[in-house]
Amino acid sequence: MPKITKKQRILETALALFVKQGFYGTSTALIAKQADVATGTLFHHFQSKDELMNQLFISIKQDFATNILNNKQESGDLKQDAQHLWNTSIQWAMENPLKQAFFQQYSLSTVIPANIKKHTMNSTLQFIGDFIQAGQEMGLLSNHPLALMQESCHGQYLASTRYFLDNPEKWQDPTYKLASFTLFWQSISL
Amino acid sequence: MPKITKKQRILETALALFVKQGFYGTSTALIAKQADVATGTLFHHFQSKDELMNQLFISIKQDFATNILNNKQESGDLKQDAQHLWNTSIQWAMENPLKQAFFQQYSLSTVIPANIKKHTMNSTLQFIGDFIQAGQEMGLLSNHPLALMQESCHGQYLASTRYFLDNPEKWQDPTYKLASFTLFWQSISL
DNA sequence: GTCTATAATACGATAGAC
DNA sequence: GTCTATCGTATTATAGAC
Repeated sequence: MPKITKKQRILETALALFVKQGFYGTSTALIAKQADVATGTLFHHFQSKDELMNQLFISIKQDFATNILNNKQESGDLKQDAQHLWNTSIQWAMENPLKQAFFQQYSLSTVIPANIKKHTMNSTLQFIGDFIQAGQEMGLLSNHPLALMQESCHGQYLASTRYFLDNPEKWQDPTYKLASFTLFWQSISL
Repeated sequence: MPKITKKQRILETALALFVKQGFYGTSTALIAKQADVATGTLFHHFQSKDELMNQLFISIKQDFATNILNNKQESGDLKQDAQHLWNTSIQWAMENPLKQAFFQQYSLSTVIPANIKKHTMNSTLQFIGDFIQAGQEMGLLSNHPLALMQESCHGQYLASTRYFLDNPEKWQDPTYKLASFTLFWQSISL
């Protein structure tokens, strides 16, 4: 039975407030109040407000990565695997709208220290990169420069989740679901 | 002969600092100091720090739109027109790296009021939308839902500019230049 | 671990002279 | 329009009891 600690409550509350009001628009006092803890408690668990932000960022990225790994399927058919990966990734975003919104908002901002951004971003991009390289070696994907293709794929994922989070009912519509994958797949396939 | 007013200096300084340190990480005192004006002068030209931010956001978006309009070419060949548009758009970003970085950072953040974001975003998306619709009617572009295609195209533009701004020398390489367009064009073309 | 103060300070914005 | 000086406030973080 999972016990919800005060530390977890602080993290969840901070997530919601940072997404809604921004990092600097959210005081530590408000986070503490909304999480029903004292400010002293907040600073007991996190050395500083920045530290809280960083832990949040890292934990969300890990959550996403774990989810992808747990749902991995390898059929041998590259396109089918890509489609499964694409749907799994967007599905996670739909089930974790706050986390996805948080990432959209802060992965490019100056609030997160550059070294942390770089580290988490690299793990995502490497994952995409491995997939693309495999496809290129099979002769199924375009031979554009890898780094450019990685950025493009990631950008398309971000764009699709932006759209579906703004229009959640469309994610239930097979036409839209397939269209989002097709836009992605056509761009990289030969 | 263009006279550089103090107001302009404040805007330019604020742009550089907001990109480098973020909005809340940049005090009005620092903007004033770096622009060689007094804080009183800053608040004479801008009602508040927020107002300064908003004017900056709007003026940058207008600058981009004007540039696109001034470089418009219609050859009758849709793909060729698309390529010209694509190159012109990225070229602007390469010539205005601070403005492009500013837009990447703040168009999704909570710092800019939602109504301003919506207004400027709509003008961009409508522009893309008109183009896609024309192509669909000609039977040259995929018939995916328009809103999804708009978001996808915009996302690919943002991804490409992120890549080329991080690797400016690659924009001079015809292979990379063409690859970025091809990734975009293949995703939407039939 | 958790709480209630409160210290220390940085910041946006104004007043008023020139 | 521009400046200097300053006010009021909001905010992070700490101290110390429980």
